[in-house]
Amino acid sequence: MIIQIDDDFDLDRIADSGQCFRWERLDPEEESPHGTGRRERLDPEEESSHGTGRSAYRIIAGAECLYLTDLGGGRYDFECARDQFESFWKNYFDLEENYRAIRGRIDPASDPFLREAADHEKGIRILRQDPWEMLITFIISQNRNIPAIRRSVDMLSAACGERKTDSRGREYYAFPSPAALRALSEEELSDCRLGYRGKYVHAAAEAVCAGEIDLGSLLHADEEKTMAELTALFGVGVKVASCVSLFGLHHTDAFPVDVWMKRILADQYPAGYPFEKYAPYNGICQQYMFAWYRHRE
DNA sequence: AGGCAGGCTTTTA
DNA sequence: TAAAAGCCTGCC
Repeated sequence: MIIQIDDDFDLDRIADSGQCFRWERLDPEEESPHGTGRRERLDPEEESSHGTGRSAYRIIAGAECLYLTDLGGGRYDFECARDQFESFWKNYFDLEENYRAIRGRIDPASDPFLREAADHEKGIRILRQDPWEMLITFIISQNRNIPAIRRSVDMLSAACGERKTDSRGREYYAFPSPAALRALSEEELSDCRLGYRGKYVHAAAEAVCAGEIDLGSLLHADEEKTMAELTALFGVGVKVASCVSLFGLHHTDAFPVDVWMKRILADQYPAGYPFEKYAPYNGICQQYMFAWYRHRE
């Protein structure tokens, strides 16, 4: 079904933003999907941002799979039934939120770098992904690059996720449940190339199965409680916890700080970043700055 | 107490 | 060979 989206929505920028690891770019005859070729920038004066009308993705999220094609002009082909769009994908892509309005609040005088970043990276959205999937994914992400993360997530899913068939008849594996992951042996985890993170993944599955942490209850918890509960998990530090908060719990004020963000804050905000000004959307601002800084490198 | 060095698995460039 | 959207442990 064709959906018209007038707000910021750029599949390539979302895919490249480091929040989702089970998106597969479909049209390989186009420019290379990741990395090398920096894509052409859109006019910063343009009111909203969408893609070029030339990209398509196969997206696995939780137990679902979607083929999505950018037709250009803000038109998108969602290969699913309307009720599936309404009940799952509309929420997944956070289509009720107005990102253009959030961008519009950024003050060019006091925050020139953030303003520039948002102009160039508009089209990014914070996906509403499953908190459990994000917890495991970001535990796996530590000290690794994106291709390696994708590989491990896929191997884990194939090892103990439910096998399903997508709308084009191709098979895929749902992200595993806590019980399924907990049942994996140390050797099976190690086969997924988790390295020393294998014991963290196992501990997280144990904690969720035992009810030591209730991720659903954190959806509406304040940030202090959220971070305290998440960082209490073995192998979960401040960085991973803030990624789970932002990408899995949709706490849009969560602000992951990694080595790159440390450089940005030191370079652009030596006197401190103005968290009050853009609350509760600091996490969205972070995404613009992170993406733009890396694209300029 | 709180900060810091060193180690950890594996892949990627 | 170093670096990769880190975290844990032990030492001071």
